[in-house]
Amino acid sequence: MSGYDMKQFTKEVISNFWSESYGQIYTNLKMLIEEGLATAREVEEGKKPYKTVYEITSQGSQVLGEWLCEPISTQVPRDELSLKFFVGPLIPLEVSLQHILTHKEQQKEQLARLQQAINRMEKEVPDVVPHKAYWVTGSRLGILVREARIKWCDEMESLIRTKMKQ
Amino acid sequence: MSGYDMKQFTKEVISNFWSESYGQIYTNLKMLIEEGLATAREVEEGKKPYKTVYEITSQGSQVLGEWLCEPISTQVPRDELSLKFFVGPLIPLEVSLQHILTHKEQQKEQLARLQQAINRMEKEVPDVVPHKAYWVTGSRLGILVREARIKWCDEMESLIRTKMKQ
DNA sequence: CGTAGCATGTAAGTTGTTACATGATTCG
DNA sequence: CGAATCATGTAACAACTTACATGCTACG
Repeated sequence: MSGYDMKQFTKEVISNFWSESYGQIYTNLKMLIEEGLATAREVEEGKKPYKTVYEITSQGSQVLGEWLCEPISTQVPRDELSLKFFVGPLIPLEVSLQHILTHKEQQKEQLARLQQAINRMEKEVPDVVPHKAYWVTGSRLGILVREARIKWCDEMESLIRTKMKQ
Repeated sequence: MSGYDMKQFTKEVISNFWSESYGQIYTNLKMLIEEGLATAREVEEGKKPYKTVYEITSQGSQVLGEWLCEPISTQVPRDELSLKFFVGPLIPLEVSLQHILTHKEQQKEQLARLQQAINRMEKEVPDVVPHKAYWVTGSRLGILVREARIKWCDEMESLIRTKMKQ
């Protein structure tokens, strides 16, 4: 894959749970090569401009394998939506409602796109592909979490509407 | 509140959805004072060592109010667990299982602590406190999301156990 | 011929963590 | 008296984003 391809990949395939910027990708690729964990190769296809295709080395595979087996590092919790609602009464009710409705819309859109992606995958990827079950089940996490957030938005919405009537 | 108090606060009260390091807290407090959004006051209580108590200024309140009304900034998705499982077949099944079981345990612990915190809040905070409904409903997001993740772990667990038998 | 997409990269800036340094008090 | 907790702060580093710079090709 080229650096550009990697960016496309995060955008199209794993945007559900991951993202990277060009800055991050090209900088780290350079580091990986210095450390001997990857190699670069210039490729020309027909009239297209040249492309630098990166490949993992056997040493890189080993390091990757080790990392994959390491326990998952716990990420610092940082949910701006929750934070803003913790100080709820400081925000006008109409604004609170708008925040919730916007968030719900976003989650619904993401949910729909994810669902579509899974449908496409189930149709197009043959069952024999060993990754398939992981891809499908893995995507389920995104679905379940988004459903949970939508449910919360509904609860929050009725709380706010009740307050508005008072 | 003092800087130290703020750290304790994130740890004890809002750790469910937020966290800050001392580095961040003291550095930003300094900036807020330079910008006139907060003031510092040295306080001595009995024999205790001195404490610097910070207070928001009216200008600070205004800026805070504006920020609270701004739309929630979308955070970059970065879920290491999902990432590791996307490349599932590269990990030995026993290790995958261990990852899942560990994550499930962590989520269950967090869920239990959150539930306790809510129970305590419902008993101890009088209903007339305007923040109360927001605190309780706000905490629900943490509960729903953790429940979703636990459910996913169960699904993943049975997928892995099925594969192990093959 | 201009716009969108393909393709690579860097520099500056922001944000945040970790580790360290310091010193007082409280409690078993 | 030693460990935990209260309390403040900084320096080094790590991670990451954004904006910019460049130039090619495909297509309407």
